[in-house]
Amino acid sequence: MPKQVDHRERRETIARALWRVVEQRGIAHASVREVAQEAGISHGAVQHYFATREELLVFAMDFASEQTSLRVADGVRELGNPPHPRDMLRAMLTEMLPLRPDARATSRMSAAYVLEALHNANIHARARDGLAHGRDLIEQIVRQAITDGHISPDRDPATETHLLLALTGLTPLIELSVIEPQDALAAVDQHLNRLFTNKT
Amino acid sequence: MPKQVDHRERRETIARALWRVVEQRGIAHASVREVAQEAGISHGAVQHYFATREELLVFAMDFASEQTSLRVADGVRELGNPPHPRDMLRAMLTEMLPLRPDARATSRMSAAYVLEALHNANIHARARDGLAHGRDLIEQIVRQAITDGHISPDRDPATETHLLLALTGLTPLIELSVIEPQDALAAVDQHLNRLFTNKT
DNA sequence: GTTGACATATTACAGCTGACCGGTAAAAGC
DNA sequence: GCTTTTACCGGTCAGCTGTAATATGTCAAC
Repeated sequence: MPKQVDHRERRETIARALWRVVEQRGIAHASVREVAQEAGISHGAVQHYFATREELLVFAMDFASEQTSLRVADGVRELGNPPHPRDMLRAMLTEMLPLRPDARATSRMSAAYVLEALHNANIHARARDGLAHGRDLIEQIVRQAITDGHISPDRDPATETHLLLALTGLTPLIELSVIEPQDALAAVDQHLNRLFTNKT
Repeated sequence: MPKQVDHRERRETIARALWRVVEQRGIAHASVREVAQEAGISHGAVQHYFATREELLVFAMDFASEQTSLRVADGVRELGNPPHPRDMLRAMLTEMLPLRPDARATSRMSAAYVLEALHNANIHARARDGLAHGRDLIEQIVRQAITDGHISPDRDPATETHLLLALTGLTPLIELSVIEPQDALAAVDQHLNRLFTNKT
């Protein structure tokens, strides 16, 4: 038996190095060599774990989505039981906006990934599926909230879902310091306040 | 006197070539050589008009903003006189979303520019100023609409402006075909309908 | 202690990059 | 016809790229 290494853990370490490079120096600098240097290993070692650069990008993005989901789950766990849908949506949105270091890293990773998706069929399909899945999750919450009387039945679940996802459009405003984080949170809260009835 | 060429026009031609490369092949492929080839000139000629690649990027983005403003102005001109603020905002937002070829080109250019801005102080300052200026324009329209009774005085102009700008967050949904253009327009119209009082 | 399997490192390669520079062509004033 | 100015070309340079091939290191089982 050879020396054994936790393959998955190694890949995650490299993926995190990629995040840091993307966050600090931009996707253009995220070469195999620079990621290797950031991870403190040789670029040949990176090749051992990822056959191609694209494979690395895809894994790093999947991992970023996963970590974002975990952060959301953590946030939701601190809510009441059962959690109010308004608070669940707020937790999701605040973790998607670049308001804290972890969220900023994954947000920038995500932005670069979407841009890459526009010219790479494989990545396009993956990004699309991922986003569509997130959309479905939110729409389900919205529909349940309507059923439970938290949201007016006049509202169209699909349109409301799109408007909630659109709130990630605050990202460039935050990243370029056009608005402050509290302004973004105020906008999110304002939107949620109008979406939900003030009954329960 | 030497051979005379319309300098500005040449630069715009090259900038449009850059747009096409960015739209069709991505910012990563937007090298001086590839842009030159797209424009049908030598890479030396591009250097004659732009000392550095960065200078080319900056010019192309300024030009994109300018052209977007012109498209908005065209759209507003077709509205009543005076145009209803609701229709003005709708024209602005629909020209910022990638719903038509021109708008898609400038939208992708803009997305790449924002990503670049995060790691380049010069571009950051320019992108920030440009976005802040757009924000101010919209906020002015919102404030005037409140004064004129088109929007409830309960609304906070700044927050409403941020929520309007956030609607550009529909862009990834459209680009990745998660929603259809008409879904995006429905969301925009829904948001505007709730923002404006239904009086005039 | 040899073997086998895998981890890691080294090196090589062909290609593209941005920046730079010398040369040339053309046009207009003198 | 000569000079000056501008427009543009094509080559060169050092440096970086992704990927592949190869070599060395490591350790458990036999």
